[in-house]
Amino acid sequence: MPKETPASATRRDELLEIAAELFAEKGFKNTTVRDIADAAGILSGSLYHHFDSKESMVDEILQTFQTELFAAYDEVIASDADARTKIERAVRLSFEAIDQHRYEVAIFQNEADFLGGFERFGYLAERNAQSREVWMTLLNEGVKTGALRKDLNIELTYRFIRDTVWVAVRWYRPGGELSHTEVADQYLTILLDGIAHA
Amino acid sequence: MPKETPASATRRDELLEIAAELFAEKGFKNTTVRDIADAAGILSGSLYHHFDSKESMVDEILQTFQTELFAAYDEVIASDADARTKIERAVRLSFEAIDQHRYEVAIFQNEADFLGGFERFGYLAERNAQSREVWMTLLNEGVKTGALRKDLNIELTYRFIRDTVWVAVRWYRPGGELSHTEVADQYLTILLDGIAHA
DNA sequence: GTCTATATAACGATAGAC
DNA sequence: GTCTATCGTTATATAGAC
Repeated sequence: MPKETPASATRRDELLEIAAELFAEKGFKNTTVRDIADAAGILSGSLYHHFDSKESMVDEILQTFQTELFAAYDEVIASDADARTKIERAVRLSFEAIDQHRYEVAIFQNEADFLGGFERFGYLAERNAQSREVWMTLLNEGVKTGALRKDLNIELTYRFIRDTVWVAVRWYRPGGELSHTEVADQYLTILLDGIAHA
Repeated sequence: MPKETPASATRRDELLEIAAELFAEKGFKNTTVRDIADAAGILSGSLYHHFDSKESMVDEILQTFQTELFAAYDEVIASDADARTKIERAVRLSFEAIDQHRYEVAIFQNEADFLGGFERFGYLAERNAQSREVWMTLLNEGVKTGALRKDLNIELTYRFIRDTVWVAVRWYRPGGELSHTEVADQYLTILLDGIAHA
């Protein structure tokens, strides 16, 4: 039995989705509780029937998203595919997340540095370290098995990939010219083979 | 003769540098005028002897930086080097800017989307379009002359490069393990030749 | 679950003394 | 160029009626 009745859970989710869109587009600090309430068609005070604070809203948004995302990563690294395939899957997974959870990704990208400074959001740094572990393992395995070049600076390559895939949330729009799959194809081509003429 | 005496210009610059660091590290909205004044060792009201508003501070920071940056870009594209060399120089220029003006770069990266929505900061969008023109020209020339692969999606490649070079401001620190020149070397290697084993 | 009404704090900014 | 003192506004959040 869920903690909340389906009706209230639905309303909560609606409000969280509205808040997420505003946080993603205007920033957490630039979004007032009045903005959220206005967009939801209620008054600001009414929000506090559902949530403790504005902070707890962004907290719930980020936690829900990250739990889902890292479960997906775990599946990829647990598979018995070769290193290059795993890298490709992990990259595609990120673009899929941008497609399906762009508000959450944008909030994480834009606010993690600032929010991470507070105790309450300490899990953001932990998730960050966890993500680094996943990628460093994949890249080291790739170099060892010969799938990747031996002269790579792995640490830098990790940052390059991490930054490259997530920053796409700034311009990618679902329903646009390119699907998230096509964007992932193009990115993987550049990442793996470069832009220079062979 | 300069508009301001050397002494006041120096104090202005000091205050702007202090503000820039705070804006870059905590965000514009998260930084209060009291934060800036505290860091400068004065009271918040005293800031208004030097500046009209908090907004005008970030305005001056961004404008000064962008004027300098685009002058440097102009030099690169005006040179008679080949496409690949120009691309390499433009990339190196960006990492140099991150090294020497990281606060300004960070502010632009983090706040441009939000600030750009206000009339006063309309020049941010113009500069963005200007930057796009520079890169699209370079990339198209690169494909035409055979320096770059013909199957590249130029628009996507432009975004890839733009995002990749600037996002490094999130982790690069002057005086760290790698110099900005070395980071640029590594990035160019990945960008041009990819990470896959040849 | 939402509204009315309001408490409380923080913020940007101003006026005038020094 | 900075300080004292404070104004006016906006923000988050609360209490109780409906």
